[in-house]
Amino acid sequence: MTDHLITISEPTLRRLPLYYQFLLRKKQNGDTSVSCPQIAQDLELTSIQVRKDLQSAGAVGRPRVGYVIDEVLVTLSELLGYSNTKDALLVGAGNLGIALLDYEGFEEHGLNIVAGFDVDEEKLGKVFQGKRIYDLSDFKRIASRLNIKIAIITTPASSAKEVCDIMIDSGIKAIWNFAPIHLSTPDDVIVENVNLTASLAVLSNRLERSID
Amino acid sequence: MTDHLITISEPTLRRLPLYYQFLLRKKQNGDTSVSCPQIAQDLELTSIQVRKDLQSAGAVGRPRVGYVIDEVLVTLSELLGYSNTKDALLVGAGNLGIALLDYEGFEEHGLNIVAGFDVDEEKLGKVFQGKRIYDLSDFKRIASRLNIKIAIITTPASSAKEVCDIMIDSGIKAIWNFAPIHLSTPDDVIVENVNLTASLAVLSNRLERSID
DNA sequence: TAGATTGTTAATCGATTAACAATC
DNA sequence: TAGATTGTTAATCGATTAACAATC
Repeated sequence: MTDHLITISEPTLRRLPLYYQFLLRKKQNGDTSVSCPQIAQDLELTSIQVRKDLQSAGAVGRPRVGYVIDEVLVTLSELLGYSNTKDALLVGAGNLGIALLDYEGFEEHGLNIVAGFDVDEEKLGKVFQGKRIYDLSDFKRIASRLNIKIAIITTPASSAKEVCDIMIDSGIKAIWNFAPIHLSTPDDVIVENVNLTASLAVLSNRLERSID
Repeated sequence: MTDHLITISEPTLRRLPLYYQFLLRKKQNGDTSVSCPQIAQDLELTSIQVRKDLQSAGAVGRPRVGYVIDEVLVTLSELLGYSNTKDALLVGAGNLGIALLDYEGFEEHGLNIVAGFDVDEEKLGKVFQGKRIYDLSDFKRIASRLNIKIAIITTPASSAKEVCDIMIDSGIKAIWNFAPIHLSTPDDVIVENVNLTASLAVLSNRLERSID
């Protein structure tokens, strides 16, 4: 894993999955190589930016020709964790939580949700896509036994902080947080937020401004 | 709406919902004013950044005292579109789409999803939280009749582009896109992406690096 | 060879952070 | 008044964009 010593900026990291997905389409199309201008055109970016991004991902191309699609796909899938699927636990079996449990697509992106947790007795024992809902009080025991490092929070904001504390106490090292609230964690526990209210705010504000 | 002439940077806009939510908690706590250092401490930001953000949102405070919570809440709710709920249509009644349809919480953030669409006959006619699933071919008719400007894409990436085209053709001006693919639209149609694969990529990569 | 595209170094732009005067 | 916090102007930092030589 010594090739992971390169740090990739967050803006770049967020664009890489789009490149990956475009390259897959190209490959299915029968293409074997691709150039920055091609990628840039499809994604409406500048070719300079694509070049820089691929460079910082460690991809190497050939002038005039571009990049070998298969090579870049391998590089990106390593970098994005697609080639090393990890188990995760999810807390909060509401609509969103169950949607994520039910969704099979995360596995090809390196994430395998193995079980859900909730405090609502009505939900306990239910099974979605082979994944059972357990009582939150079982979280630590199961996380330790399965040696799980990734957890997902899909609870309401009001309970997210205490759920986060349970996760930290259970040895979780990465939290994918869907609750619209800031979570405070030790340095060795990372948090990635999916804040739908923030995204919606951007949409509303921009729409308002474009109409004015 | 002339006070909307201020343009707010996207990083700032994404932090404002967190401030809003914190202020609500403070208010429920019985507080009437709040200072930047207080907000900063709770959200683990710098007080300078909070001050700048509030300033660009148009909030005015008093030295030594801080900001009047009720005033800031009003300012932010206007800016974030919370006080002016708009109708929206959703296309793609899979797990995620139904989770969003089912969720009642968006209304207090200014979004009211009134119906869903799909091409899968099995889903047509089903009703979630009073919201019916219609055939995609009815989209344009319904969007025009209800004069709807906002639409949500929760289809697989493979069909997102054609769905996007239908939306543009139907007079939609803002698209909340959950499909992990770039959508190309005219200047007067804005797109806000929620790309879970990108978010997951950041999580995986950071976890990998923190373990090394 | 000619010319398109890569790799790399420099310039620009915008967001964050710092500094400090104003003020309640 | 003293001191904490705001408002505002300046400095820094990092990401994007530009420029251009190297190369296939």
